[in-house]
Amino acid sequence: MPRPSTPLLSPDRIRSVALAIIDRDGLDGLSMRKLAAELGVQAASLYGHVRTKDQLLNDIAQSILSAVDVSGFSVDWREGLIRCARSYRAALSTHPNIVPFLAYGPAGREESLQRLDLLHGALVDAGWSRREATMIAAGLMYIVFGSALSSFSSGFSSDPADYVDRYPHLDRAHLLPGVARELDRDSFELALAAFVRGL
Amino acid sequence: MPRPSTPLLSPDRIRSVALAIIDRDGLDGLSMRKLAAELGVQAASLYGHVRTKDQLLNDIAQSILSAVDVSGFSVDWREGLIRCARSYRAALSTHPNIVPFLAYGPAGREESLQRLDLLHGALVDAGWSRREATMIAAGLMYIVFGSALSSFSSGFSSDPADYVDRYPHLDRAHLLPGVARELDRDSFELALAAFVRGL
DNA sequence: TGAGTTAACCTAACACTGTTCGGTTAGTCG
DNA sequence: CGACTAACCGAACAGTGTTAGGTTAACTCA
Repeated sequence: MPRPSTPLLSPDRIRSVALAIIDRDGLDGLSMRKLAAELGVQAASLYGHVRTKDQLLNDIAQSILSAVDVSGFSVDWREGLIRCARSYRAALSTHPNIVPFLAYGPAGREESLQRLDLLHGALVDAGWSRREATMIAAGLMYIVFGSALSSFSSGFSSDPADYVDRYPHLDRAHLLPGVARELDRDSFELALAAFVRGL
Repeated sequence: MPRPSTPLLSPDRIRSVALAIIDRDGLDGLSMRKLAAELGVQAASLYGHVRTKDQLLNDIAQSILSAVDVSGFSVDWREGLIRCARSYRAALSTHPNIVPFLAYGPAGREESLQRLDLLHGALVDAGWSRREATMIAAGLMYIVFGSALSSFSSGFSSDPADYVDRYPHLDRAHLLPGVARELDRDSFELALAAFVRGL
């Protein structure tokens, strides 16, 4: 059918359904044809609203990262770093399946850079040199992205019994989904606290 | 041509050529047909030596991670952590293009787990509780993998002039390849030092 | 009101991808 | 010498992202 009375597609709708598919089926579970199908449309029609799949993923990533809050440096820079990192982690852990895409970088996404720039500026204002500020901001990103991708929750989904005999030191309990989630959060908090304290 | 006098293929040769392609053309630059071509062979022939592409990538990842050294805890645990992290980073930064694949994790790769297990055991021996040891090991991995994937070198490869006006705080010099490499290393070292000191 | 343009969809196709099936033959073992 | 296996190849399948060209509804403007 040609041109419907009310448009079926819009960039926003495409992005939101695409993100839903990613959340549900993983990053590899998203194909343009499947996306089109769930939108009640043929695959080719998407390209009137989206330049390319990669661009679509980038847009989705940006919209996720735009939820990150870097205000909080009014108090002091340590607290600001911690808030910023928590906000980042919250954004990423809401949509963990998109993290592998972020790994393809460029970290040169607009939103990321804007936030990095603000972070950097706040650190400089707090008395760090430009170079130090850059490295501290980078270190914070290490913890954020590292925790997003090497998480216990998404890591070992198979049967705990497989591990317990081969790796005597590792605790089987880590592998239960509930415990893993909590452990992820606590590990992140510990790493963050240690990092900020150690500066 | 059928069965040649001396076999053209072996798992080792396949892995090494595949890794060379990944290093040269990126993770997406590796296809079974291209790999076969560079081995002087048809794509189907690979499947006599390799179960699947994913398995091949896993094997490559393992062989890279098996270069990681977790001995060094004889001295003290802080030094051990630092050495371990450096060794990890060295392994990953030699083949940065495979990092996106690792992001798809399961982190449940054999080699990773073995090393994590040893790390964990050493921390427990040093007096940390099992839970603390797990979280510390996780934190170390955050920094290692975070630095591997959100690096300045691989991040912004485009023209520095694009950035300098839009992001006033960021220093243009960060974007020059040479400086970026050095900055990556220093950022990693700073994050690592701060983390270990803060424990 | 009616003509022309544009916007939004479609079908069909292209060049890829990973993977499998069935062949063909060189080497090896009894 | 015969049977068998190991190692390759050609062709195909289902799936991928993406593009070209067509069809028609909705909008614009005289």
